[in-house]
Amino acid sequence: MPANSAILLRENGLQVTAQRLSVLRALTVRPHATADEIAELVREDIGTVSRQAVYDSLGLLTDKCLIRRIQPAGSPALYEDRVGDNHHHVICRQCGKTSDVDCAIDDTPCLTAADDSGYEIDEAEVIFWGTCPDCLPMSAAAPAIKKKS
Amino acid sequence: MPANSAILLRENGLQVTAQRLSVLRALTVRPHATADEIAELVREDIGTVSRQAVYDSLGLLTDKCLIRRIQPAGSPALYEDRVGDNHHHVICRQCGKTSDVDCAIDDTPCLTAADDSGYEIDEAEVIFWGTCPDCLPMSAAAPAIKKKS
DNA sequence: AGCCAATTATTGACAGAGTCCAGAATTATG
DNA sequence: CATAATTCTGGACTCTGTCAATAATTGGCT
Repeated sequence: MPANSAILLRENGLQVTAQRLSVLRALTVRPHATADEIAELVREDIGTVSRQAVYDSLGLLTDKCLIRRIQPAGSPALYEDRVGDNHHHVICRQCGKTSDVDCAIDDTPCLTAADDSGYEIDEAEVIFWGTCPDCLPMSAAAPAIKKKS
Repeated sequence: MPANSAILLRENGLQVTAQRLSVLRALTVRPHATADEIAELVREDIGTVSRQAVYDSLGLLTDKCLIRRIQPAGSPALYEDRVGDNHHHVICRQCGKTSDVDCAIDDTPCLTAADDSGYEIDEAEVIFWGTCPDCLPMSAAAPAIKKKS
């Protein structure tokens, strides 16, 4: 639904540009994409974009909460479509594959820290690290790159 | 206890060097420090270190689980002393101050994802984002730098 | 103590991700 | 259509972190 995206942009006070629409489209096609991957997808889609345009769009869309940015350790930032629900991520240490996980405990559990030290908490970010189904067989055979050992 | 650190290093098969001891000392003095801050502290302590030596030491110590590395979104990696217990962190969006939080739910709750998608999970990393007590008054008055708005 | 082999530290170059800036092009609006 | 504002382009630049070759230390042994 391309028209939909256009409306979404306008509703948030953003101008509608080919680049932004394409960025949005790219995120639908491939969730958990890096800025670079998005740039490539956009290029395939509309011919050419500057890196800056991609970063600008991603930044703007993130600010407006139309997309979400996650920044796992040791990897560039990833962007995803799915916003509004407080879901988390599992990342494979072997291949880097990232998947969504719903929150372990009921609804908005994750906003509860035992002792918040007086902070006013507005978000809980949870990243699970492990081995994905595809890599499990391999990691059984060889310890793999668990760390750069 | 400087002697203690030396023993700790040797027990883990590492040579004892002035740089490593000083890095360990720096982490005791200032938990949640960046590699750069640690380098500075070490320099004040023993005169001079190369950036590389600091990264090497931190990497090695992290591998041996003598220290822990946390990599919050939008900030360089932080290192801390406190290992062995599964505790998490709160970070202030305004000033970046980082504090420890004990796990919200009992003991090892955080390793349970509702649906693990077949992953074998070995670690859960939890970061709470919010506003620290010091910044709360300010953020009430002015929205502050919540994002680069 | 003094020496040797192995481990560490230093130095300098380099890579990836992201940001900043100024001018050119595009967009929404009257 | 014309205007003002916003957005895009392209290039330079910063910040973390890593690599590789050479020099210095450490720890065990005599």
